[in-house]
Amino acid sequence: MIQIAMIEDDTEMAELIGEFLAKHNIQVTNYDTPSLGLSALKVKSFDLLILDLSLPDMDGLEVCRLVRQSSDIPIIISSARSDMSDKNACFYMGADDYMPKPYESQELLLRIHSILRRYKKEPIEVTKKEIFECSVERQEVRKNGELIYLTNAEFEIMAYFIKRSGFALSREEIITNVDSINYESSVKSIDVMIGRLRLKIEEDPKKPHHIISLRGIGYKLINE
Amino acid sequence: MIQIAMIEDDTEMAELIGEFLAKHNIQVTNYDTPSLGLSALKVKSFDLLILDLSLPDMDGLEVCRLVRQSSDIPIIISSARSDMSDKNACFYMGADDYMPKPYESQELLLRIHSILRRYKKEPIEVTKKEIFECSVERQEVRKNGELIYLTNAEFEIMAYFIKRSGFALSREEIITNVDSINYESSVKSIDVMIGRLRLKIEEDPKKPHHIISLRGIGYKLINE
DNA sequence: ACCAATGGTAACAAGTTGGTAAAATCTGAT
DNA sequence: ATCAGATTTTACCAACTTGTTACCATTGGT
Repeated sequence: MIQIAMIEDDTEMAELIGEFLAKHNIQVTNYDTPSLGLSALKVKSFDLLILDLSLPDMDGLEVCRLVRQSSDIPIIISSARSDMSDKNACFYMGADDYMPKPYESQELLLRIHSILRRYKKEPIEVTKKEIFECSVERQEVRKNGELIYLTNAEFEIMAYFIKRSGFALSREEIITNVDSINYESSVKSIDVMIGRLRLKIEEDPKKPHHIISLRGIGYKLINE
Repeated sequence: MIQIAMIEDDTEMAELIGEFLAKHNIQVTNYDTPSLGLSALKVKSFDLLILDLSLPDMDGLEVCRLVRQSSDIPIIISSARSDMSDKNACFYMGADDYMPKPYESQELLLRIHSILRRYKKEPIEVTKKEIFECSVERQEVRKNGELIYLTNAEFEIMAYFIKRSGFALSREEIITNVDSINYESSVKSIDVMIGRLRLKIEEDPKKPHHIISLRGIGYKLINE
């Protein structure tokens, strides 16, 4: 039995939809205020959320944002408005589908199944997320999606680290593989560069968790 | 770069959509007959398929069924018809979304990202609005819709920047790709042109936020 | 506890790069 | 041919990046 949460202030409408979906083996629980819905989502687990945009005491978009903060649950937004800015905002907030009112229950049913088909297939948290990503063509390194400003040599060192995440790298290896570093440089300058990198990428540069030192060996990047 | 296959017999329409999506880092390859599209899907790998229902020599639904037999690729179906029986059939065949024609390109973009986010665990990629838009036919560049007067060389540089938004561009690359710049010009003249461009497009040309310098590399345009 | 080896980093120095004013050159319209 | 505006070159400066050194802190072995 599929469990769906619904946040819709028009209880009559909610009931109609609920009855229809019940016929198709989907149980809908409606919450007629955003706060009720939000607290229910925290406690119970649902397969999907149907969210009405035009709510009384809180903006539907805000509700969507709040839900997305803590959950990856599929969200279908329905709204009486159908202009692009609304759609834009909804998808931006992480909605999975947008249905302008009025819509046919049958279409809602189809879209629910379509989304769940995709969603259920994805085992949650299978792929560990990488912390650092690097794009050479954009000349940028991102930490959890956030752009980090690096100088050229720093960028290339970081790019090399990312490429060889998890492996121990000697200072010599770093010097020979990073173009921006003069190959005649002393190995000590690597230490300095690493220090500068840490200032930019570590939460606490004094206690590095990403670029760690391997005494007598070199360094390695932890990227997970 | 997201790779999308499209099966659409209206090549003009296909081109329009392709151009729009290209601006958002999505490459579209259109096949104007189902058989072409089907064989392409067997050989190349795409992230998503956009399928038009009203095709000449084969029913779009049949195409959808054939694709689904061998692939789990996300499918967005677009159709001039919008009756429930069509939608029913499409979702039944395993389509991921259904867009009745005519639709706005922007909405297509949103739905593509929404589906890919689920399918590929794509980090919620914010499709921010572009700041700079360029029309070669009109020979104009607009910043947030507002026309900016540029000289010829400035315009072409800007056009190239916009086309390659977000990517690091070397001075050499700029010179060879911008016709208005004599290819024998010294790379230093790029700096001067960039300086003048900044005077016209930056709020504070001394602290550029749109055309940023990449020391030792070149420049890049931030267009979001 | 001591010591030697290693890593961290502040401070400095040298070299490089980008910004830009001003002059020179080019180009196209009249 | 002339002129105005656009483009390119030149030259200089300011800012930034990188590399070295020196000194301190930490580690690990004895």
